Amino acid sequence: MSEKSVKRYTVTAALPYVNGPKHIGHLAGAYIPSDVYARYLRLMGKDVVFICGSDEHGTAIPNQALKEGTTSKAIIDKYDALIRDCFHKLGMSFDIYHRTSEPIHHQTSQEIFLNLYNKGLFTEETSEQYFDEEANVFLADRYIVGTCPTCGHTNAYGDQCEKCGSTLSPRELINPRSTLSDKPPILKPTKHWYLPLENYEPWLREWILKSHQQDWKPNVYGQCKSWIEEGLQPRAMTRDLDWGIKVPLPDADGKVLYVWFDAPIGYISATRALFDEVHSGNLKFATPQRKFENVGKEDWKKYWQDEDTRLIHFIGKDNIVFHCIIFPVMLKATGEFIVPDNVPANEFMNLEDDKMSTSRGWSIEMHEYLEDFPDKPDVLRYALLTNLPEAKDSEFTWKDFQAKNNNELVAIFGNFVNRAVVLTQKYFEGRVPVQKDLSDLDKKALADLKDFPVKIAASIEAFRFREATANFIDLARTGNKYLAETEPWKLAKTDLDRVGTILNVSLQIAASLSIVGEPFLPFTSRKLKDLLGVSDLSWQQAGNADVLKAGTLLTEAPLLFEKIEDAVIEAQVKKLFDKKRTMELESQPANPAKAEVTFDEFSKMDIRIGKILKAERVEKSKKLLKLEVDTGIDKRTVMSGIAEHFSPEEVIGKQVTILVNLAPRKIMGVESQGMILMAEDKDGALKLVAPASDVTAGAGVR
RNA sequence: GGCGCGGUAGCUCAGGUGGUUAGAGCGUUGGAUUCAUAACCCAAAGGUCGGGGGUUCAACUCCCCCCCGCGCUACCA
Repeated sequence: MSEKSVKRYTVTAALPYVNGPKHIGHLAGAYIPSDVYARYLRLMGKDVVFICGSDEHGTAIPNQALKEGTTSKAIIDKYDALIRDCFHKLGMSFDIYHRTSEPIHHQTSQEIFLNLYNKGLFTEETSEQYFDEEANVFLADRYIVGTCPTCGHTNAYGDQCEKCGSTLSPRELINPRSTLSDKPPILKPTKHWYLPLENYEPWLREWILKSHQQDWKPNVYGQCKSWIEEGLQPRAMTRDLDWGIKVPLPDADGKVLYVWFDAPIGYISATRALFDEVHSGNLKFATPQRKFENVGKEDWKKYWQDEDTRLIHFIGKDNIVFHCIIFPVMLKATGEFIVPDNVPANEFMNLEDDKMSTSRGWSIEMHEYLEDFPDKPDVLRYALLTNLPEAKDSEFTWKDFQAKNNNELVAIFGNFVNRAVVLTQKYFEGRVPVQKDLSDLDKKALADLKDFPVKIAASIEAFRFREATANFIDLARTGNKYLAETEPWKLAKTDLDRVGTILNVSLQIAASLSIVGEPFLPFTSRKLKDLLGVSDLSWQQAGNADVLKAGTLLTEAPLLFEKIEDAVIEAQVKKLFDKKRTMELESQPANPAKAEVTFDEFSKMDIRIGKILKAERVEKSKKLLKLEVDTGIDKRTVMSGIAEHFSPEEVIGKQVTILVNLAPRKIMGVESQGMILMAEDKDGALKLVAPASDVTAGAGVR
């Protein structure tokens, strides 16, 4: 909430990464709130652009292509089309949904990179990276697999072990091998360009910690503070990869921009493309949601460079560091761009008691929902809106989805509209009756009506979308209450004028519902406007007592919503569990065999059965136990990363298998003399490996 | 382990800068009603505000410690 005068708004929604479908958690995190915000601003008559698009670079795209046995281009085309279609069907009102694979984005990204390069803002650094000699390429983290040092999983990726979730760097992997050739990679020096984030720390402190302490959400502010206080590091802005945007420098063959460098620039290139397309009249990606008049090709600059533009990024909590630290530093460093006014990041939405995850099959993907409920985009929007993870992780359940539909959309909103319309048809042949003398109840209802748009607007502007949605449904409640109090059906025989006034007031409420409900339920709003015979109205008209003109003919009343039966909900829950089970079975093949070894090589390993004599926790370590083991030869100290699986008490006295001639190594200041062997279960659980019955300590294993 | 965000009625969640009987929706129970998709409307029951200290005339709200959930980060031969 800066004090600058706001002339226009640039609203962005996180660019979905197109390595797969996106689920309803993504909708709740960024897309639904951003759409409500953008629609609201348009209704207010504000100058706004709403920007989104597909994020199509990075190592995970080629990786997914490999998995699906196809090309990177095919992957991005497939998922871009899928996600684009889902967003459209869910009513996402982007002015443009662009793609980072488009030439104009490559151009914009390279321009910004060169801008920083020419200012001398990058540092160049050469480091040793894994290189596949056979394929003749540097290996991105994801293309290197090896044994996870944490859990022993033999197929951990170079950036992360999917089994235990540890964040890794490729150098940590044991027995690394290239996924391209299945050969061990070699280390080879390579040069990269780094953005020294630490140079911007004073500015970040001033900009975020001081000037946005009040208006940024606690979760966002806290996360930024955490990053800044931990000490910022130089961050590589380039990668060795053949999929992405070429580094626009002469000595940079085989190097591309880091996906997190180019992705947020996608917002800018999309805006640029929007004005390009509207200017030329040749709309390819642009879907302008309002009149853009007398548009110049360079008008995009106003939305990114003028100080009187308010820039808002809607994202999920996983993107905070990029949108609050790295991208703003990039923008600031150019000296030409504005930085975000606010980044209202949401937390995560859980599903039926567990984290949502596409890869684990525990998710409701957008396209899955739309296949099963093609005529109910608004019901999903509403169910998500009433339970957005605004301050903490929230929970989506199918039962709650059903309840929100049946008890609120059907019973309160739909029912109110239906009551007003049916009564009007019954007593006034479907024409809006005249408003005559107002009773106290009428005046009270109209006064309440007047307040709602103000309250709802305040909530939306403060990014409190749940509250805004609750206020909206409360307006329908007010309508029901008004009908219950005035009981027009009882007066029909005695005082038709009075009935007319009551129904006029009721229909005015319905008309306002169609206006203020538009950001939340755009499809229903359209239906309701058609039913009432009103055209598109501005937010300012909402709350007025004369939105509907007397005499207007209402159309036959279609029901706005229908009940969802228990069987439908039960089927969805079953489908969810079935999907998870299928994915589990599919994604858990036994690890492939390692490279062949000779008997001599194997014989070098001195593996024995030992007995654990002592075990204690290691101070300041979550995963380590310090063990004293009787190896039969001696008693020695072994550090073992099993503290999350065993308590010290339960391992004391146990026989274990130990590699005794492993070179000693200091861990947490203690010398570890050997390694305890573990069996790792499919779920990552560790088990001690011991003989079926006790043997003498020191017995060899061969 | 360090840092950040959370831990409020059966459920999902609100509760700026501390101040009368702690709120909403759903669910439950009772009542009223029939225009409406057995919907609506009214009312009630239901909480030692994670636990323990402290500051204060007064704390859900401020400070300290502990426990639990989530996230980032480190150790992991």
